[in-house]
Amino acid sequence: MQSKKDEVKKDIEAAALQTFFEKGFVETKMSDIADAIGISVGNIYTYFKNKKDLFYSVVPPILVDYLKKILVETIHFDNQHFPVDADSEARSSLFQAQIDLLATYNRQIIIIFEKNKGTSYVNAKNELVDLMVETKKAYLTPPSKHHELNPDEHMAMLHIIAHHIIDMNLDLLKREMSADSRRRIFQTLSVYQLNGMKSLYDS
Amino acid sequence: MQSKKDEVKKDIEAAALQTFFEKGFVETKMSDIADAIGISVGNIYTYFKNKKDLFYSVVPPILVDYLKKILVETIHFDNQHFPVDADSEARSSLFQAQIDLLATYNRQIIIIFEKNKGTSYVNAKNELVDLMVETKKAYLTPPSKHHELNPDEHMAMLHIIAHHIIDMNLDLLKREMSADSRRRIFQTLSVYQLNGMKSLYDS
Amino acid sequence: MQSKKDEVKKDIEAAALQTFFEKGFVETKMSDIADAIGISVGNIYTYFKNKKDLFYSVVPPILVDYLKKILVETIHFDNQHFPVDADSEARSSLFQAQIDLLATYNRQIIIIFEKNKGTSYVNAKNELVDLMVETKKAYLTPPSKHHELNPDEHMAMLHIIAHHIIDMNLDLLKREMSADSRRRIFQTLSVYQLNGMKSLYDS
Amino acid sequence: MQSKKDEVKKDIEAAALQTFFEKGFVETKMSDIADAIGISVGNIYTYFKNKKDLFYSVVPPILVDYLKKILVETIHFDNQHFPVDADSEARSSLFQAQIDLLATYNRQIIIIFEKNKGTSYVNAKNELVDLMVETKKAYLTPPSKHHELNPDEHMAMLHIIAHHIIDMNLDLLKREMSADSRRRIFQTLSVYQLNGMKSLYDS
DNA sequence: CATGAATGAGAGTTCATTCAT
DNA sequence: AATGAATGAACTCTCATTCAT
Repeated sequence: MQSKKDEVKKDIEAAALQTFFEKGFVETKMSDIADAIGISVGNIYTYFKNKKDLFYSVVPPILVDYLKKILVETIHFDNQHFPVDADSEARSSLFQAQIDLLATYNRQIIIIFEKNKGTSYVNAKNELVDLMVETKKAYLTPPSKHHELNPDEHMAMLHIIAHHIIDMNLDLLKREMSADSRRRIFQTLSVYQLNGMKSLYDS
Repeated sequence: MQSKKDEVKKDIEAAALQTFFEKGFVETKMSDIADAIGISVGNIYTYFKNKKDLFYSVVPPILVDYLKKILVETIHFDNQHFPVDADSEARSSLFQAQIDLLATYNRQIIIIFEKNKGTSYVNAKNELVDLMVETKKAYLTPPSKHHELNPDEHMAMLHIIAHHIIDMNLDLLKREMSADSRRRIFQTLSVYQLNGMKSLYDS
Repeated sequence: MQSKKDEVKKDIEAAALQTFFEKGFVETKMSDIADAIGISVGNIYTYFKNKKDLFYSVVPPILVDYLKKILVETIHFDNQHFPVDADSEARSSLFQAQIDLLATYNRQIIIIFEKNKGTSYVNAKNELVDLMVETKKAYLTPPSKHHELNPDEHMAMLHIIAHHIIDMNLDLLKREMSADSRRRIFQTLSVYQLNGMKSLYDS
Repeated sequence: MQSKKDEVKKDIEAAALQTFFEKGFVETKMSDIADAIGISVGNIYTYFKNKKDLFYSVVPPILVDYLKKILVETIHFDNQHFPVDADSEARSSLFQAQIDLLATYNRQIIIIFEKNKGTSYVNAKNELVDLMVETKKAYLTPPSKHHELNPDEHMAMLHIIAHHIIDMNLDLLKREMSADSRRRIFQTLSVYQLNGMKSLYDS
């Protein structure tokens, strides 16, 4: 029965995704997954070579590359359409597509960036932050004098802001809501972020 | 020698704090702590009933209450001294004291909010966020019409921003730097946050 | 179709024989056998009760009895046609028949004597050696004095040589070669063995 | 208590050596070793990193190098003191030292050559045979014509004989006996082997 | 008080065997 | 008769906790 077999595999993947999302890789026991769908632990090994195989089947590395790609795209877009207008039609339709796609893989993305202990994704968030700072830096004038940050402090601040722009969007992905709601909140948060930045770099 | 005994206990607590900070509760092995100060694993049990007892001695629940208290204070202060001026002397001296105190307990705070797997603090960050939103809400006018967020979406957005303000400050605590640097960056981030908020709620 | 059914059984037996020969009993997995002939693992259990049942169907205990019988025959022959002449026509034609027969069951024989872990044949080689020594002893004069072996040592030596004669022939069976080659090498090894023995027992 | 600790480690090593000797690496369960000396399985891991670490502590790779070295020495000696006299004083005293040393490590040697499944020693015997044939070949005239072996058959025969000269000596090591007995039997077996060879290569 | 060897529960994984289809 | 998914026991290894010394 092919359909039956495929169904169990899908069940395992679904339970694994959910459990990895809730507990992370290390804290997830094979028995957690098996119990969730009422099969024996051993039977998981009928479908997946081992725990890592199951994990990477459910949270594939290619997602990281994709996320990096759209992050860079977004930064370039925002800076090439200066002055920033978070409500513009073009920006809106570009990001609508992206946020929808991210929402599809929201649990995988959370796993990659926040539940990554014991996996190859441990440094994924830092790498994304570094890439973000690197990409953004080209567009930044030095911060206004009156904040009196030295270069090291300036870099640290940029990393913190980058980190948390990413985290805000991760947080948005984490929450259950309609695609429309997510898009609207995403737009609003963009306004928050862009105006926060503007206040630091405008004279 | 009571002093000798106390010293060993202090050593254990210091090593435990550092290791819980680096690895979190679950990933920290009793042998990691013992090795760090050159005593036997068993001897830890002379001073602490078990791993959890040691953990809560070093990261006491009362810290959470204290953190909640100063958060609420800060919000009230900011809103009672409207219009917001992040650079005001009064604000500055209030927060200077607070950020210094937070810095003293930075590792405990990180543990409570970010390395809390397996402990009773798993929900600490969410509780803090809820409190922050609850406190702030009283001061907020509905967001400008053109963002078109319904009440649920508005609440979600507030939670995300609250989350993100907390995370930014945690991130600042996490980094090694001088007290002065930390204060300056803290000020700058406040400007970012306050102007971000202003752009959402000012007409 | 009885013939169809029998054919599958024969296929299983053939694959099992080959795999037991290559890996031994313990290391052979039921799936190795099933995969080799493209049937399901479960189907093996249609024809055989379990792994041991399959094993003993393919490597039957009666073979051991047969091997013991021809060993004894050979020894008697050699000693009744004294002085030994390894090249004699009579010896040659007797052993030609035997070596050919052994070659037919070469894999079973190797399994019985060398891949017997986990089976009832663990002691088969020792039993054969004992029988060989027992049979041969009747024909032996005490070894020449100048070797100065006491009776226990003499017995140990006989066991070792018996072991070794058996092993040499097993080794010959193990190697892929033509029946003619095998016969010629068998003859040559006989010369080696008989002259080795003669040098110990001739004055 | 250092002495107590060392004793347990020695007990584990002794039990491991004996069990590896009896069952081989793969078939030996950690619980076999633990049960043999009445400790828990987990406690073995106090002294050894894992099963392989324990194995190679007890059967070190350096033994193989040593065995190869003395094999080559022996062959060269025998052939440089032609015509062979197995009873010569020089040969006797040379080999007396060697066989005594081999006897000390008899179980390790058996493990290396006969109980090596799952270890890095799987090919040890074949390598030793190859080395032996290679070393010996230089001293050999072609076998007498009347045996009518072609070169391939000749090589196969040499390998078989080499294999079983090694096996004879392994067999001798396997048996419990006094050092004197072992030496005497070793001498006698040498006579057997050397005269067997002589009968093949002398005209 | 201090030690660290010892324990035992539980993790991931393998595989002979069963059984619903 | 044939399938192969499913099971469960057994394996290696880890680590919080205990306890004799």
